[in-house]
Amino acid sequence: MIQRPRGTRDLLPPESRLWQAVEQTARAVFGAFGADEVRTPAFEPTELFVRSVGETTDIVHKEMYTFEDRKGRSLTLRPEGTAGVARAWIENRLHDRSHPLRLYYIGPMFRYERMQAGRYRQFSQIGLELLGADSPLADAELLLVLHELFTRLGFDDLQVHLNNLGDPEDRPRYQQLVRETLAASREALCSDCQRRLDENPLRVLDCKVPSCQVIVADVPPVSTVASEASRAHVVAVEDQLDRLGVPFVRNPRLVRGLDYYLRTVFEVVSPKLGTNAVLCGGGRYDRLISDLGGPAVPGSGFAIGEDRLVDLLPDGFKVRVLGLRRLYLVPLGGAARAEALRLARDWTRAGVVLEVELTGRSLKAALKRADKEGFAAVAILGDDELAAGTVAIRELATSSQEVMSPAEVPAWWAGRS
RNA sequence: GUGGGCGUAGCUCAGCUAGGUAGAGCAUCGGACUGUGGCUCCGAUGGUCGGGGGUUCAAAUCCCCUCGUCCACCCCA
Repeated sequence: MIQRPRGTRDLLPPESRLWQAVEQTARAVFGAFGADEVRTPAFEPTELFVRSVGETTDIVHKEMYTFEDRKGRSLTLRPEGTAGVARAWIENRLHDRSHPLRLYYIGPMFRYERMQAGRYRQFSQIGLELLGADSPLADAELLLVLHELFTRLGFDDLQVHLNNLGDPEDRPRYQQLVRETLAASREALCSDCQRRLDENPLRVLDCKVPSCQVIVADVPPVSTVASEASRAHVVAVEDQLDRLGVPFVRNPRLVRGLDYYLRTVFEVVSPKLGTNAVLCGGGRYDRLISDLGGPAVPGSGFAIGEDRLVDLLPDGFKVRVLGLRRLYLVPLGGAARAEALRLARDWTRAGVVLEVELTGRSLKAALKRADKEGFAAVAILGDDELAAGTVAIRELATSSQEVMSPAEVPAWWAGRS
């Protein structure tokens, strides 16, 4: 038997309906705030990700799906969405359009990783990028849109973590500060953190080992060395969130895994998942497009992990999506079967959601199935009804049954919905 | 990349310790009730015991390899 590749999955009904509903909701919310969809390739030149995401990051280091095409060009399945959008901005000269531009994308990303709960090698992200605005209002708008989306999906227990990473010029100083602060207690850190201290000191800050967290508590927050401008920027974002009533918590130890972030960074985490609790990550990346050879365009954005989002969807939302009222049209006998699709066409045109029984089941078996599949009602079309030009409609929940003409069914259905 | 758990029917699992004819529940389909569901009873369908190799008269069971899956680490969505 041929099996799907490791780390991928098949989305089957009825769960696929949840994905559709989530995406529909995201499109509606994003669109209401002036965003339009952008679709970029699922693979790009490898160099794009090396230069944007950062050479020292784990993503580039060990998680990329990289291959050569027949002409020897190195291509990589996109591990995240922002780089492709930035590339498209430059290549299509979007700078020449009036901006800012709000672009969203929904699609698969790929990272070569060991499987774990809430983590897949092909996973879907819903991302929004706001390009061409350096105002704190832009960051606040993104957080607001996120909050609106999550609220509409029924989440009420998510936490937004916010931090200021400072400007790129501040980073060497801060790394130095971290090293100096922790030099004395180096031996007490976990082995990973000792390595991180050399390679990427910022990462020590969000280590999950309890003993490390105690030690790291002594490290001053980034804001102590962050530029005055970056501090003012993030404070302005926070003020705006307060004004909007969008809750958040300052997390001075929040570090993101991509090199291009500066100033505002944030994560949305769920208290329900232990390890892979991050549902969404984002931040500001004012240097990304110029670093890739484009004009100096400020940008800010986020990406939601759709797989995790769907996994954690509140029951209320699920019930609403999966509880669709459907009618089961059951023809009995050859003459009735010949009529079934014609009725189905007329009724669906009038707004009925139905399913035609095609297998020739007995009425008993059909009712049994209707009960199991959660149909709201069954339309019975047998010889008696056919002769009388009627159809019998049976409601499953109440066991009440009435006979009516086929033309009356849509109105009856609408009245019961 | 590192460390551990688990692979037997569509699903959840028993059987493995002491090798000897592959089982149960649920699900599916049908019947009892020949055009009226949920409960009950009866029956049927369904398995290369993840795959390969080895030991043995004989392997789901013991040994080796491999693949898959789950959990944790790393890191991230």
